[in-house]
Amino acid sequence: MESKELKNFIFQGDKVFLPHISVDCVIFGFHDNQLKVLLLKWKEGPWCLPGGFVKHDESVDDSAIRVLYERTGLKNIFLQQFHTFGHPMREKGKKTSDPKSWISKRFISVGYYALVEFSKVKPRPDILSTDCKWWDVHKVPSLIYDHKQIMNKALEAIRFDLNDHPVGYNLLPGKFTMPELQRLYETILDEKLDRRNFQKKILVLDFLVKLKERKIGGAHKAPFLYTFDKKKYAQALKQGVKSSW
Amino acid sequence: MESKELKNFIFQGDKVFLPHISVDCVIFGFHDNQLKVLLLKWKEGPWCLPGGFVKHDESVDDSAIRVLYERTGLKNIFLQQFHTFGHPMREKGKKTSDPKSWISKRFISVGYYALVEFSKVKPRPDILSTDCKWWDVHKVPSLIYDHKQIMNKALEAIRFDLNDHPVGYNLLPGKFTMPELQRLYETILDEKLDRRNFQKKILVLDFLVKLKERKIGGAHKAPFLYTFDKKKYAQALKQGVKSSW
DNA sequence: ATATTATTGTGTTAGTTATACACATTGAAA
DNA sequence: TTTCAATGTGTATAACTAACACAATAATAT
Repeated sequence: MESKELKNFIFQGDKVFLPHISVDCVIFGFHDNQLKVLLLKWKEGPWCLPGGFVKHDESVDDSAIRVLYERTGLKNIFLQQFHTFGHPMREKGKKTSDPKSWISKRFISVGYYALVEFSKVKPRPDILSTDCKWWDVHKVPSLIYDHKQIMNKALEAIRFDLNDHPVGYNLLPGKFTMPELQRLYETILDEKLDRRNFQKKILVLDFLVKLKERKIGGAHKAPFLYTFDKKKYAQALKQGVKSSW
Repeated sequence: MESKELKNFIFQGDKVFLPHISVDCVIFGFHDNQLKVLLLKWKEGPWCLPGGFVKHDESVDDSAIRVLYERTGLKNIFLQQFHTFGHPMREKGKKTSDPKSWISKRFISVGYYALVEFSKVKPRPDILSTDCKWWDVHKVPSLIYDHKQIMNKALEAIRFDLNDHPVGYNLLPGKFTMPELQRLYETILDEKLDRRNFQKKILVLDFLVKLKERKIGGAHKAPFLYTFDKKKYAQALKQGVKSSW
């Protein structure tokens, strides 16, 4: 069906893309109090991270932005480069129809993570895949190559970044409750936090705005709604919020 | 003189090295209470960071290790990958003798920093350079391409890492005094610290061993000597020393 | 209607850590 | 022997963290 486009990609891709360099995106979402990660199903093969290649005149960051857009339809999302994976055997077991094709060669991959709002994503498979869907971070299937390691390194990175940087702007809806934000932190950290201390800690970081409204409709006492102060959030993201020395 | 080797490198390098991918090492040393960085002088051109290319069957990490070894003679040094620089114009102004050579093409560079003991280094220029020497971090000359940005990003990374990770094992001699360690921290952070609070803070991290000996010969009261507890140091390096959530 | 239950809002207290200092000690130089 | 500059050690206060208590409230069960 798409064999012409696919063949063109395999045999002519090196005219468009740099050889030996790829990007992989670990795209996190948050749903049902679970951290989700977006995966693609290789044709007749295992699952993998959404990835792509770098056009000859494109920055690596822009390639990652493009991959994120093509799989989710989302733009202007905070994408964080966290590590570059460059072991020659990282793609062990790689099989391609044509071993002479540029795509069958060794690739060094630059890893990015993104945090996106689950409900806004329309997962779209790419040319090499048949399926694209969310997986619970604790239940991801076995992944191709070193993609499980890449995902784990992304998780490590985001947990680490959480110590100094705010999180949530792209993950939560515009208005959210303190318990919802706490669930997000707990899910990322995979750890239960004290409700009262969490609120104090997050409020002194000074990027939240408490609204007069409450979230109605749920069971139990109606919690207040909050939003991010966009300016202060961006500043905290850029500068970090604390240092030790 | 070495023109045969050089020509071979320029015209045959793509047989040995991957195209479009390089590594750059920001090698820090500590001397005269100043943070130093090792730079190379391009032939009839500006200064630059020590860098290199990735062999077809070599890991990117190993390329960085090789570069560090070739410029300093040092092995088994902690090398930290901190960022990958992938903007298509990062090498603006690039000039090469042959524009068709693999080396004149666009390169994406993986950045590493290392912290080494100044006195153990015998700086060695590479095939493309005439000089290799230490520069005071505050007095580096103008550098080629985006190398100044790479250096600054390395400084940023090391300052950040300092919040959770120990520093000094490769930078200081085997035995050192508390004031010497403090100077190192102050130099990296570019900030003066309180002597008494520094000592308390660094000691609770629990990777230092206080010796019975004192450093004699200097003016003023003889300070005690310390060493790193190698095991605890390595553990702190790996796991980090504190987290916020 | 009223009681029940789970969840939220808002504290308080004790323990720990960080910050800002003070003072005695010591080795070399004046 | 005095002076000076640096080191060794300690202390008081403020700031922060961790653990915990109790009242308020919205849906549900009775």
